[in-house]
Amino acid sequence: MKQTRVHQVLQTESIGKKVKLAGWVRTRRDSKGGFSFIELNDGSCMKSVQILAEAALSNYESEVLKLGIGSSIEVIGDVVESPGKGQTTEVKAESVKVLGYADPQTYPLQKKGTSMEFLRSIAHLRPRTNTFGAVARVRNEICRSIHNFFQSRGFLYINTPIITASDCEGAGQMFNVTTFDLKDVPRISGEGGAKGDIDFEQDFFGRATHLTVSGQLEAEIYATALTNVYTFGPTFRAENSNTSRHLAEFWMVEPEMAFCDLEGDMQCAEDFLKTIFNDVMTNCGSDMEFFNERIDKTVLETLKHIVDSDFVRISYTEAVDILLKCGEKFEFPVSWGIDLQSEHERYLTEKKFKKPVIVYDYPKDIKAFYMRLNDDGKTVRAMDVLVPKVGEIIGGSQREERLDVLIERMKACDLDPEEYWWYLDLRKFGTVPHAGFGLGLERTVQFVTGMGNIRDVIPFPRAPKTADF
RNA sequence: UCCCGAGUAGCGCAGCGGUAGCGCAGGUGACUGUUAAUCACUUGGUCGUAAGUUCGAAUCUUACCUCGGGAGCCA
Repeated sequence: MKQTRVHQVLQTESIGKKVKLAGWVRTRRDSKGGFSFIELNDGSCMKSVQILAEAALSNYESEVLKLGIGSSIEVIGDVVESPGKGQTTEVKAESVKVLGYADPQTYPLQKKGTSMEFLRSIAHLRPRTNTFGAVARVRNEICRSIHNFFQSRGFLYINTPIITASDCEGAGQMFNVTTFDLKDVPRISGEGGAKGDIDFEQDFFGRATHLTVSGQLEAEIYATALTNVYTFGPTFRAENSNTSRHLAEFWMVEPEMAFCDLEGDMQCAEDFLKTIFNDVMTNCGSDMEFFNERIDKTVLETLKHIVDSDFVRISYTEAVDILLKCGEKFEFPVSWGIDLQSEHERYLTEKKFKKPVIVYDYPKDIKAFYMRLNDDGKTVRAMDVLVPKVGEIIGGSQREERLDVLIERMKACDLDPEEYWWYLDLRKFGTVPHAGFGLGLERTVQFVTGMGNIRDVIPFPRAPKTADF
């Protein structure tokens, strides 16, 4: 007999059908009338289905009455209209087969409120809770939406490498990748200035290698051949960041578009976010209702508002003007040329406009070397999409496609152009204007669900001092 | 990494110098087409770790560890 999932059984169309279900017990309620109610969940949806187990079952006394929360069972029975309140259908069990008990004395999850911190310490069991089941389903929907968005627009999905040899991809501290015995690392012998340095020529790749901090530079290679591409994979930052918005291992989506300027980049980012939010609301209705009710009472309203309205677009210079004139007291004073602080971004997106804000044309000194220099010589074609609570959810730019300008910028940033010979080749041979951005998957899940800590929107978070499971 | 705050029963918390408490969960019993069921009784704790002050420390001091909030870095 083919297995049915709980979400199907909850539909009234299932009434009258005989089904086989399997899942985990959420709770059992006994009636002295000679039967028990079992709430069964299999992760297919938020809700559990109520199983009616009568005393007539051969294993009622011996097994059914011992079923506690967390036990796994297989049920065969008829879907019937429920006479009770709270559900429209239920399953009248013909048989209840116990697959595995969960000892209520030691099973950590019980019918009660539990903190996110505690659940994080039992990451192997937390997907069995309503909250983490819903997070998993919404995260999955977001991933599907990301692929759908780009695939339907003709973007090619490019798998860029996890292990990289380019030393300065731009952002942040990198994790080292090596097969050296750390107790006995080979050193360069002989005479000369390099004597005593680590001899990476003896390492696995014959040179120093790291975990990637971005697939952008590689994506640019494919965009300048195939026009529109995107990467979507894990990214690593060895920063000692201890916040609710940072992970050492996180997933990032990075589209890269040839023949595209910053305007097109911003438009793509806006359409992209709206599509994701819309898909989640359409396809994860009950999960989103749960988040709206139990996690953050404003998420649904906020998402609807965003989908229905245009993002605010202001230049960095305008943003600084607004911040200077707003009368708000900031811990960090505002002046043209500074990087916007969290409190400044929050003011813009949470107080002033109350929706996503795209800030563009930042001072060149606070942005990466590859961003296209404006004619004013002071600013670059960079853009950040800021959203309430989470802050920067997307960072992007139009790339510098002029070889001479790019080389100058690299030198100004103390980078050796020879190290980037292949990156420069893209400008030397058939260069084109192009642009792209990076979207943090976890920050998107955070924003959509209202979950307060980024460690609770990825199954197994990696952060400083945290690599369990 | 910096600034605050917190670590007490399986979980959520109170106690803040004088022999460790409450709620929930667990166990037992009662009751019921129940639904976070309800009611009664009940098991359960080297008070984060290490040192110190004191006649006496969960309570005061110091260091360390972990967690949370904020900041920096950023996605």
